[in-house]
Amino acid sequence: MGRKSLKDSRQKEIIKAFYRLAKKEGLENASLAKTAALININPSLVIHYFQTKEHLVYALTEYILDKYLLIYKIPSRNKGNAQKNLLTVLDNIFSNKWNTLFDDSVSYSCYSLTFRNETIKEKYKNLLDTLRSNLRELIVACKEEGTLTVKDPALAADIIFVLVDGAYYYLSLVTDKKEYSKKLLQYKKQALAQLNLVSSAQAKK
Amino acid sequence: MGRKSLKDSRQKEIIKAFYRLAKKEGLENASLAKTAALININPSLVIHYFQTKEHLVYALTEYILDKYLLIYKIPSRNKGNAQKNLLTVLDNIFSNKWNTLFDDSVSYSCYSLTFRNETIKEKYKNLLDTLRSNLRELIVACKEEGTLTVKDPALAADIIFVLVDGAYYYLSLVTDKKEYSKKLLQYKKQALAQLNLVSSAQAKK
DNA sequence: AAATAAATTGAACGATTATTCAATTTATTT
DNA sequence: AAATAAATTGAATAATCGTTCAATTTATTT
Repeated sequence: MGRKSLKDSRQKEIIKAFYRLAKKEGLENASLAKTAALININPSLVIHYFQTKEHLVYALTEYILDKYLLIYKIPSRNKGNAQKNLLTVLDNIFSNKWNTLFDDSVSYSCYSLTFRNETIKEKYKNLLDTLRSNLRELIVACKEEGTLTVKDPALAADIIFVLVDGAYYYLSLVTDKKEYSKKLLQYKKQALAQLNLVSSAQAKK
Repeated sequence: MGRKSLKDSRQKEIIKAFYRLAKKEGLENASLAKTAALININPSLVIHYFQTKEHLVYALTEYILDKYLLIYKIPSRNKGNAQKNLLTVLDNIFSNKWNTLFDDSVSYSCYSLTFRNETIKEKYKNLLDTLRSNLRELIVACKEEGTLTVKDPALAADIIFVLVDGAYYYLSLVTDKKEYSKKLLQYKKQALAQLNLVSSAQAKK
């Protein structure tokens, strides 16, 4: 008896507010009081649901990292053979649509916490490994399908994400839209080269 | 007349203390008071030399970024032809000796500030472009020397630093020393491939 | 020794921080 | 309607924050 729990929905609401705040003012300036004010609740309520700020930061990290996995979500109507799926994922990764995911100040702030916080470090390591593992499996599927020749799929997947992370590290500093697009295309081409593929623009020639 | 200025030396002393503190406790927990305590001076003195905390953070950013340029410092006794110099620089970049530069929590924290601070953003953009430009010149020198065949030196330099940044982004999360070394070597090999070179381990076969 | 200017201190400021605890409100059950 | 349990509030806590300003100490010049 008693009231039914609002825990899950309230927690998510708080995490989202915390994220919005961190994105706007920086994680280092995102406080519990400001977060509460943003959704018109009492600061005590935040503590009620997360006990400490540390736990809220953990939840924020998970919230952010989960979003990265969306690059593997392919609408069922777009699903084709393995190679098409792989190319769709690469399009996701190197599209302007997704850059808002990668060039995210909050993510870099959370990442910087990994150097002093083992829990967050593990979360990041897990995500990065999962991203690589998923891509590797896509590559393997292509090999089995016979539409791709890659010697070492795990290595190729690893290198591609190294390129992705390094690419957005630089691109986040590029303000000129034309330069941004040009560079993004160059980096994508490099990623495709890892799979012995050429970009569609290149293929047309 | 009056006392001679201690400005330069004192400022550097404060910046170093601020850096040490930020490295130990995180930039978000590095305060002026703690910095002052670390070198036994009054917090007011920090303000005296930097006016605001913001200016101290700017100075910290410059302090950090300047260190990255050290990868181009080649002891004169080690200087050889252009190709040897290039290889020395690449050894610098991909050596365990230098990883302490790249996997640096403070640097990622400062980097995350670029999303909301134009001044810091420019500093980072300038450094990243300088790093690329310096490498490009080294490559060009090799071309002129005839010891290297690279179609687009600027592109190659860009891709190499994309690899470097992405590499250390992942490597910073790797605790296992053997895996760290193995991955580092793989990434270096990729960088060398951009220059149509093979790693020495590869070449021996 | 007097003058000068920079270095340095120390006290105080208001603001904000994360967290506590008890009290109260609200929704759901018996 | 009474019982129950979770949701929510509000006040208070001690600590720390960046910054200010006036007073003092220290070193160098005339």
